[in-house]
Amino acid sequence: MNRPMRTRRQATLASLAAELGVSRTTVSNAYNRPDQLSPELRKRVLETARRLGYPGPDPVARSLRTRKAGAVGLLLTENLSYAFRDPAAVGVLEGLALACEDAGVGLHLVPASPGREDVAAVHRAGVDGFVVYSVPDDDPHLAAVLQRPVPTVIVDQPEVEGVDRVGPDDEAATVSLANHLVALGHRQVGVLCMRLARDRNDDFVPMSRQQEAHYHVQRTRLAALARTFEAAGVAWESVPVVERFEHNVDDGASAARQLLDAHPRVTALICTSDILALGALAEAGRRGLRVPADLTITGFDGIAEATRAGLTTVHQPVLEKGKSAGRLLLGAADRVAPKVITLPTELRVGTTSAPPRTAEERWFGP
Amino acid sequence: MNRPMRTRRQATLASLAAELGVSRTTVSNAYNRPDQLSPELRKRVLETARRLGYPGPDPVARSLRTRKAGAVGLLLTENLSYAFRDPAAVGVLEGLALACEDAGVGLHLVPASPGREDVAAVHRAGVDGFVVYSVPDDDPHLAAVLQRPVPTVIVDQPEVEGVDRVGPDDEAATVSLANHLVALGHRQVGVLCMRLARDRNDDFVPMSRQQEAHYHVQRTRLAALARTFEAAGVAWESVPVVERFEHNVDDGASAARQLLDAHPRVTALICTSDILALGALAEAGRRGLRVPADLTITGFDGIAEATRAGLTTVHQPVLEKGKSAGRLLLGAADRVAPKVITLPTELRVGTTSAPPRTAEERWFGP
DNA sequence: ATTGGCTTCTGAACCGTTACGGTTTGTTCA
DNA sequence: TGAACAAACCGTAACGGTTCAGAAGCCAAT
Repeated sequence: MNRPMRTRRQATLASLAAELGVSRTTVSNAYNRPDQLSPELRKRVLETARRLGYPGPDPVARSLRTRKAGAVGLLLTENLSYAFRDPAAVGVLEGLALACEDAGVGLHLVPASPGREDVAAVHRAGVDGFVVYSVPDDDPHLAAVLQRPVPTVIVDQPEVEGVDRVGPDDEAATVSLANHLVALGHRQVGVLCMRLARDRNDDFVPMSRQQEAHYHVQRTRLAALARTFEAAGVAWESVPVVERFEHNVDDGASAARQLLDAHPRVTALICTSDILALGALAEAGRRGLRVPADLTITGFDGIAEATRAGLTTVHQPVLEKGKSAGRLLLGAADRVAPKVITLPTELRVGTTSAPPRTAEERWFGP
Repeated sequence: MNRPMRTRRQATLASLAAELGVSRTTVSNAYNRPDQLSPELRKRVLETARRLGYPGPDPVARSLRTRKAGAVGLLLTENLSYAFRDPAAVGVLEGLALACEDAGVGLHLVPASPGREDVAAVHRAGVDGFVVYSVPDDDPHLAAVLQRPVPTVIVDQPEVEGVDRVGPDDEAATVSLANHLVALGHRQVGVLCMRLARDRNDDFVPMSRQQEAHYHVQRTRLAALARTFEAAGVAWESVPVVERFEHNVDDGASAARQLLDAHPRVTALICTSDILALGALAEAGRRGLRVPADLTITGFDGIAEATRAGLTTVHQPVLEKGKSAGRLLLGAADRVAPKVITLPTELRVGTTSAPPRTAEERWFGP
């Protein structure tokens, strides 16, 4: 409440019509279909509206009647800090917002704290459709969204039977990255990954947890790494994988620290995101390890800061990802078959990957 | 449309009540006031709902009746790329989203392209209040928002009589920055600023445009700089000010280039945002100018990347700014007097500001 | 037998609009 | 002169809920 002089009782379309001595239909038409009434009358309606402080048709009532909310909902159960601090996520957000803007519809961020199981917010959101971005497959909010009788598009994860989806080919992208490392000669590698389930585990990850991960993207990437390295003669059980619940540079650094403390002989650190990789880079610097001479580090996403740091990474078009999701949803009028859009990825070899030092070099220097 | 098996005609609360042979009130209560009916009946209602595919009370109809949309609107007329690419803006967004999440309400991004004058989206948004972030004072969308009979909070700009506002004390912050430069001995300075009006002017800025800027923040900062330097004996008319419409690092660099080409003798570049300053830093590097030995550069905002770069800047708590705005709006129940929250700022002297080289040093080196 | 107090459920009003299918009025043209 | 038609306006019925003041039924206390 801030502007003074609020009229006692808000004027409505009906009261305005009464004041003017015309029907409600006519007032409605004055706003929505100017061609349905004479210009003079329309002018009179609009003037009286101004005089009475009538702010125009109520958006909610209109939505009820027209069955159109003029907005799409965005569900991301992740901690909001993830969505706003990771440039990759912000890129998706921006792309989605752009698609919405093009279509003239609003973007409604659904409040869904990761902790609270309060699904009511999903039910309360007046939207024409949902975009679900990167949530675990067992998330109750997701279930609530799928309940709603509106179209839904999932970005990245999870994969749900019969629901539209847009995301990169994580499988292929990860394989190409792994092959790059294998080709360089790396056999003793370590992995830093994002959260694998809703329960916190800032520690090493046993095989079972890797395979049962509720985050499809992480699961796929780990599986692709496993297959590729197994094929190169590496026993995946022996490969240390460290998980972090929070997704930021500092946690990436601490994960790298934990891994390197326990396995000082790894020659490459594979990170499932650039943010984690940037942390690993920082930790390497702190330890006096030269990258890539002493340690190879790779990321995933291709964010701007990673490019500036020369990180070897897999680039994916995040802006396009968001845009595609928006367009897919908004154009979903009366499609029958679910659609899946797979985005291209590109391995970008930077200055953080190189052949491992030989054992000799390790002990005596180059 | 993607999930199969959509019931012909959606079930409604009424049809569900009919099926059960109870009143609509009872069904409504089953969802909203479990204590108003026997547990057995409630269970039966919910089960039948599931069987009939009734997704629960329609959010829009509910909003109409309860006069609560459960969402706040966010208006930012800037190009979306501004809102998502500048970490300072993203911080505000995040803070606002956090405040909304705490309150359990959604955040509705209103589609308002800077170009199109289409104000309809503002009218169409079903929200309980608006946050307006950094728009010019003559923006039609802003006018449309103020028309709506809901509380509004403005962040940063513009200043509107009788409307709640939250922002830093730009005046004081800028003066402290300017005094820092004056104290160092700078008298030949140049300024890089963000857009001053809705019309594009990627060029030098005459006094008149500075004073009539429609972006209050930029106007205030320029005025504060002018006053402080005038007091130090600098004729402000002679100080070159370059404006950029787009707000990103590259444009900051090009602005620096344009200014330095025309005025090679300036000893300090004052930028009204960190993003512009980062561009200026890059341009200085390209020219072989050492910072701060050859050129002092300052920013504004205190974003993380600026801190990493050692930029001398004015830090403002952007996350807190967004949070405050959200809380102010959500708590605005029935306040009478408009409220203005001024956030603290802090001059952070980094490694990009130092005394100017003397003329002698300029020509012969240190 | 009456009273009062619960619990449980109902009827009807209301929220503010737009869609649909009219009716009225005035103009044109054969 | 009257039929045909367009323009301008209107009445009614949804849209899908929530809410409030009771009614009905039941039991304990008086």
